[in-house]
Amino acid sequence: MAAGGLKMIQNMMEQLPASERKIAEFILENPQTVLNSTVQDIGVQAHTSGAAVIRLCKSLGLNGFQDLKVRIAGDLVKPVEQGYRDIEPGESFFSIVQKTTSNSIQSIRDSEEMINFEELERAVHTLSAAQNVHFFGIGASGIIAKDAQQKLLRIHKNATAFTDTHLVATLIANASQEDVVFGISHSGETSEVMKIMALAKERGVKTISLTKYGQSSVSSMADIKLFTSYSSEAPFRSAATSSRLAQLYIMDILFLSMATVQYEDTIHSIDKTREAIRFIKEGK
Amino acid sequence: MAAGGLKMIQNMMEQLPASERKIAEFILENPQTVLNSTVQDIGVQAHTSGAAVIRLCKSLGLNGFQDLKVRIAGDLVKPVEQGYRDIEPGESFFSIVQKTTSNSIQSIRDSEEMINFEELERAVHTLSAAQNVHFFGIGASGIIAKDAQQKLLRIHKNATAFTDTHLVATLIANASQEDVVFGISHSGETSEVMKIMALAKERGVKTISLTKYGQSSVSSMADIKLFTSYSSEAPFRSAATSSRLAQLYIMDILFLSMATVQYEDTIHSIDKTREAIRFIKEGK
DNA sequence: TCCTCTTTGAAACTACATTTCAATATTTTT
DNA sequence: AAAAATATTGAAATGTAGTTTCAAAGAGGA
Repeated sequence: MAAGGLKMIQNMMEQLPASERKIAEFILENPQTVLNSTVQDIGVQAHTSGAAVIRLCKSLGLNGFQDLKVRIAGDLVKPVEQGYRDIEPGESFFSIVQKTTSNSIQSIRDSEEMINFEELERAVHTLSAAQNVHFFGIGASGIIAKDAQQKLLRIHKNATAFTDTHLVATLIANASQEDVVFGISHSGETSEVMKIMALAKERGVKTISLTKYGQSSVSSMADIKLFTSYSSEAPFRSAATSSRLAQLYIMDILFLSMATVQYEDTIHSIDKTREAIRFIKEGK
Repeated sequence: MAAGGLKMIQNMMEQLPASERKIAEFILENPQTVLNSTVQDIGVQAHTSGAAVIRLCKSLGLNGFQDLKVRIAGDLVKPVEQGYRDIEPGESFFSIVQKTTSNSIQSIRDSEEMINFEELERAVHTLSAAQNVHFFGIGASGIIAKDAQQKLLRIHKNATAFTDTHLVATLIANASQEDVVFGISHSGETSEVMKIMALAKERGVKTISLTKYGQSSVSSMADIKLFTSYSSEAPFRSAATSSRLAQLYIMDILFLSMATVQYEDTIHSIDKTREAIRFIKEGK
């Protein structure tokens, strides 16, 4: 989407090397300046080089300086942030509902901003072309995987979603080049998912990841990287809550994009699925 | 400021020479495209030249193409639309994302409005008091059930979530009065869920339902009725999409409410869960 | 019809984003 | 502690894309 550049920078801060961090700090302090400056300008003003600016853009997962510029421009016209609010003991039902609503919406909005359209497009095409899609996630992410599988099956795309590592390993060991492995892990550091991604990579099977925004083991192994907003999980100890909504949201976008690309086919499949369900249910 | 590019173009329209007007029209129709295209690209796509794009920028009183780009980026960050919008064939990725975002947010907002706080409170107390919670749903709702189970287990509440009707039937047949059966069905007319609810009722086991808003077989059998917004599913044939988010959202509220009611215990449980996971992972 | 003023796009030009690379710092290994 | 491997850095080279120029074509007026 056309915003979120500043948030991306904030989230990446700690993971950046010195020169890029200088640039990052400069930009956070002078976002407006970025819009009217050249890469070299910014480099000099932040007491480092222009190359560092480009490197920062790449570190953020963006395609280049133009991309960053556009996202920052978006940030500058946005109304004030809502932000996440944690839930505290002895809170009323009313305010729990309010906070949950606003946190949920916020995590969807933030994830929207993180979307890299080119990456999304590549994901859609890769999935559309795949013979089989193997979703894999553990715990909460395993549920997202199951959900995604159900969706793909609905539009006639073969998909698996197991949570047994050994089983999946066997599956991938025998997978064809036409298959795609889709690893889901909010933290991006779930060891099971990492192993599966590594195996897929080694076997030359295409991989897609869905993790929180930022550098992580899982995403760095993936050919195509999709992200949910980083902060989703941050504030409440209350277990994976918003992050799950955001993951589903991204999956919805993927699914709907695939469906749109092959619209006619899809409508047909969904209708047939409905018929099949009705048939089983009502026997007619 | 960093916006208003599109409005500028609209205002200038009549005063523009043919070639620039072609560009102007193209931009108004494909503002998103502008952000990822070069001047030459746009020239060609609008059946004229790149030079015309620059001339348009100058005619608008801007300093150049970058300036226009930044302003259009600002324009595209508009507040979310109200209402549901269906997704159509040949839609751009950009607008799929926009519509999915607004539909998702809308379904959460609408579900918030549907909440009956008294019913919510009863649900929370019933669940908190339960010895065992049996979640049950088929298909997409089965995933919500699994998710809910995971959440409850995290806070030390026994919960099951099977999709096998016979298995669940046996479970309920042997359930104690301290148990709760939680039926999930978006339509409220899934026959398997209806049967389970009926069985629970007959056995005198407490029941909670989560369905779309309105009268339905499942909800009418439940002691406590929770709802998601009706319209969630309405507009797109594109399979259960927003409805699922809304269901999760309601579950989040339930979970967080339960967690708040027994805050200290919960924090403790979550920490213990984390420790357990870390232990398994890292062996320390 | 001829002249003047405007518009147009191809090509030349220029500026700036991006890549490369050698030097340097940092971490890991032995 | 030394050596090797790895990561970081900015200056310079490169390539891409924005901008300007200019000759040709078109529009309007005398």
